[in-house]
Amino acid sequence: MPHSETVERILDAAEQLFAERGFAETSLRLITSKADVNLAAVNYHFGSKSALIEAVFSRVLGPFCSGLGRELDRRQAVGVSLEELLEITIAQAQAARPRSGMAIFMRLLSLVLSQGQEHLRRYLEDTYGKLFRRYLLLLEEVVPGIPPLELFWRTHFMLGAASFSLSGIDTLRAFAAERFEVQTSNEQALRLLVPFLAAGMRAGSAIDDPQLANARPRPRGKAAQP
Amino acid sequence: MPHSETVERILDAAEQLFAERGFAETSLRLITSKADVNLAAVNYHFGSKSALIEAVFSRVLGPFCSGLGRELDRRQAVGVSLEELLEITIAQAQAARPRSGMAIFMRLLSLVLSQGQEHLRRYLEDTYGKLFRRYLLLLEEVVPGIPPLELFWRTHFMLGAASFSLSGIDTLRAFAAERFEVQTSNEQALRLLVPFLAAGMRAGSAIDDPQLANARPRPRGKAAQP
DNA sequence: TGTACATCAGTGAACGCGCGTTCACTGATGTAC
DNA sequence: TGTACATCAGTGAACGCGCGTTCACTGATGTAC
Repeated sequence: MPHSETVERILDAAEQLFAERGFAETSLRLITSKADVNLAAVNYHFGSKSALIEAVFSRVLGPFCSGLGRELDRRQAVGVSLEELLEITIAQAQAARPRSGMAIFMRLLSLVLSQGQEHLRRYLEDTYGKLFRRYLLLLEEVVPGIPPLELFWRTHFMLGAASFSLSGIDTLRAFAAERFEVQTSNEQALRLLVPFLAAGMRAGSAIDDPQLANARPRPRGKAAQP
Repeated sequence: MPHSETVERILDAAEQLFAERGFAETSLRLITSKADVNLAAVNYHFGSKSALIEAVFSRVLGPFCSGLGRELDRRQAVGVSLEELLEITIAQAQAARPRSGMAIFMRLLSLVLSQGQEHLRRYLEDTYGKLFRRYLLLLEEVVPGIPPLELFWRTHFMLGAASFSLSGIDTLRAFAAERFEVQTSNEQALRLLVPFLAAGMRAGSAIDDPQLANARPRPRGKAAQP
């Protein structure tokens, strides 16, 4: 399917418009006119609007996840710090959309979580759930002394801080420029994010209930943890 | 306008449905049938769908902001710590929607940021911008030694962590329960959030560029800072 | 080399549907004289 | 006390519009004999 310029053009337009306006507010007519392509071409190539949405996500998340997986393989043998792990993740997110910066990437991610329909959530869980669980396990190694359940919650706090601020990064940069009369580059904003997240992840545990402190993830699949 | 049961029922239904599904995916037909009210009643009482959206936000944010402002007045004389400030904020958010918990409150907030139309953003900036700037100044007092510009960014990281995770708190609780076979209450999840945020806010500064480190907010209005 | 057919990307126009909004209307309650 | 009118919350049905999808069709390219 990627061997058609029309398909490529539809995906480019859809990706940008979805990120700007969300799914429901982006009509096929808007997409196809931006892509300069016939309205019926979307249903011809993808079958439906839902399928187009999934295709947009595969095209972005596929390279990101395989790149991230590769980096984790390389570094895991040597050992990583929390900061390195965060920087690897951010670098992969930037690499996934090298031209547009990561604002679009993050906007898409936060869309899934804020207005992702059931079909999309299931699709992403099926396709990328394994890597996410691997990432969680790695975080447990890299932030020792925090109960896994608390780390689970902190990972989501982290995801929230990142997706929220990076998805609106252009607005925030403009806002900061207006208020402080100084330009913050995207790279600088990202450099500000890392120590914030790392400090939050390493904060002293707030769990006092021993039942919660001792909760461990239940094993998945057939192979038990050695 | 609040002196009508119909108006109240429309606002209740709209608030819940907007939080669940977003603005675009919630039709007036859905709202009025949930509220058990005639379709035309929305336009009769509010004038348009946009105006209904604004009314939903005033009803939630009005009490929250006046409660928060009152608490800040009370404590500011005595002096607050960062943790107290965060806890006050969370408590007010909970108080704003005492029955439904703060999931709805946070879902609405994150909706503004992710799919808020221009009219809504302007309305909120006009109505609550002053309190937000006061809050920022208070944060600068309470987290000393961090450049204001960095604190500005960290405040948004914080807002992101909070709105993201609290708006999906029910999903996350279910997810955690499935993975760890242990229940986390809403209150416990909130207690986990505070040290994460506080540590992130206090993390050592990552700014090395002196121009950024020295950036100060430009004064607003007529009165100069003493 | 020529002809008949198949495949395939893409098209233009129309389909039915659900949407926000409008409008003429109802029926209850309040007010003026 | 009775009548005429005004106000107001609410209603039922219809409006036009933009939506995702469908369908019969075109024209270029490849394949079989």
